[in-house]
Amino acid sequence: MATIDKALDALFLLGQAGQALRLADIARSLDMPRSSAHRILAPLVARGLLERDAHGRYQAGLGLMTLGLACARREPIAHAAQPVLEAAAHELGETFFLVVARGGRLVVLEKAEGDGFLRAAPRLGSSVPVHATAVGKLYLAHAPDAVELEALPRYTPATLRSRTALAAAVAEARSRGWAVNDEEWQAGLCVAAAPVLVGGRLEGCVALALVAARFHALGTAAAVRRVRHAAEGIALRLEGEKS
Amino acid sequence: MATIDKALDALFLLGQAGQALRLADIARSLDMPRSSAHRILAPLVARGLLERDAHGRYQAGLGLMTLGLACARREPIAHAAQPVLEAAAHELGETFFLVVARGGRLVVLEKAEGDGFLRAAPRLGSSVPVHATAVGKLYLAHAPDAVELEALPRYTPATLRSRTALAAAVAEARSRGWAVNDEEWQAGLCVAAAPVLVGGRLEGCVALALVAARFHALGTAAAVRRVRHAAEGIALRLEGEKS
DNA sequence: AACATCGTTCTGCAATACGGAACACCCATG
DNA sequence: CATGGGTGTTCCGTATTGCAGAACGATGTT
Repeated sequence: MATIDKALDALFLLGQAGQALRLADIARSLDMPRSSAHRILAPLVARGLLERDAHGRYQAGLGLMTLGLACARREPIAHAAQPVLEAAAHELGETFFLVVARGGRLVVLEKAEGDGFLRAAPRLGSSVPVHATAVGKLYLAHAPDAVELEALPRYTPATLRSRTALAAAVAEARSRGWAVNDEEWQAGLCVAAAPVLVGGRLEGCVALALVAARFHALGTAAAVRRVRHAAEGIALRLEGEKS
Repeated sequence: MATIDKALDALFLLGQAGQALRLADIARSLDMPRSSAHRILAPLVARGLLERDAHGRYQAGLGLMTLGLACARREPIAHAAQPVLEAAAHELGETFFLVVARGGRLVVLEKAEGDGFLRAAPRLGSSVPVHATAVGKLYLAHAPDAVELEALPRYTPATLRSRTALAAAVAEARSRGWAVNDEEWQAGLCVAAAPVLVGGRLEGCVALALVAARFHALGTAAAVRRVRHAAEGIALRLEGEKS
């Protein structure tokens, strides 16, 4: 089914380009003649997944957006989490978000941003590394098969780079029921995370992201209390929906 | 390019299904043998646009979500609007959102929800009617070619149903620089909207949605002042980015 | 003005998508 | 327990269809 793959190549190329591309550029990127690219792009434009601007260049269309959001709607945990995250973010004025494992990667599924001038603003649908985040440690502790852990690249001086150090942090996260990330991924960014457990299964994690200074001012205990409260609230709502 | 069309049929079917579907059901819906459906779905699953649950059923995957949100990222106006909407929503405690015209339809591109128990919660990527919304009137006033106006279905007793009444409302919106929707689309829902004008071009509209009672308690003047302020803030940020 | 590059259309050839048939499997019902 | 209808999956011969090169007009650059 090479034809569909070519079409998806084009979709991903334009989705990740972030700007409008010309036909010739697309053809070069996909390593095919212009005529083939033209033929492949036509049905994608006809269905609204791609659009053409005034210069005839191609870009992602909002058919893609509609499809993508239809997908998010279907996740019950996103539904359950949204008001909980919103309430928590409004109360503290900082950013809370929900991360789940899908396809071996950790994906930001829902978020509620705080109102500070300096605040974390993760992109919905973006993915975060496993070994350098609080959520990653929780997943390694509760559902290691759900995530793929390959190399351990160094993001900051605080990044855990050895399997043994990581295993210790994971064991600690498991026994405590929460995890933190103290500038291990991005300098200046601290995160506290708690698992959303439903019937013993890890359905996702709630994370609270703050600038390092505010995290230390707030204190680990207070941050952990808030993410655990939010995570438990989401778990309760999920259990309620099931019945 | 029938093959790509078949694949897109499957994508839209599963995107709009709202639940996981079995292979045989998909094959029936698309009117093709099971073997063909199986062959077409395989590359979509391999790329993460679709996923299979524990029972082997197909559902929308988060590759779709990633693609869709990558589309939203490409829109500079969504980027510019997000913090402005958030600030406005936080200040008033009501829902602000940004609507733009794409492909002849009015689409909700970004939003910031209020914290009231009863609040408007439009879905991102969903579209709203032209003739029965405040945003629609503004588009008819400033960029009538960007939207398609066909029939004028009646949604509520207040819906404008004649072209002349609509033309009068549009003229009023143009001269005033703002528009309202007083339960014309959904009973109990009032909206005030203001245009985001950059260099004289209409780039989108900011809308403030409230329950009717709160809208009248707040007053039209106050609501208009807030949406105009937000719209001007977004326009300023857009002009700043261009330089 | 000459040139290069672009987007688009056309066409013969070859690749490949098509759908029926066959298979193992699951769960209902008899 | 046996039977039956249903499922998801794989295989394969056929002919439909996608492929790439050439040619065209349009656009904008040196």
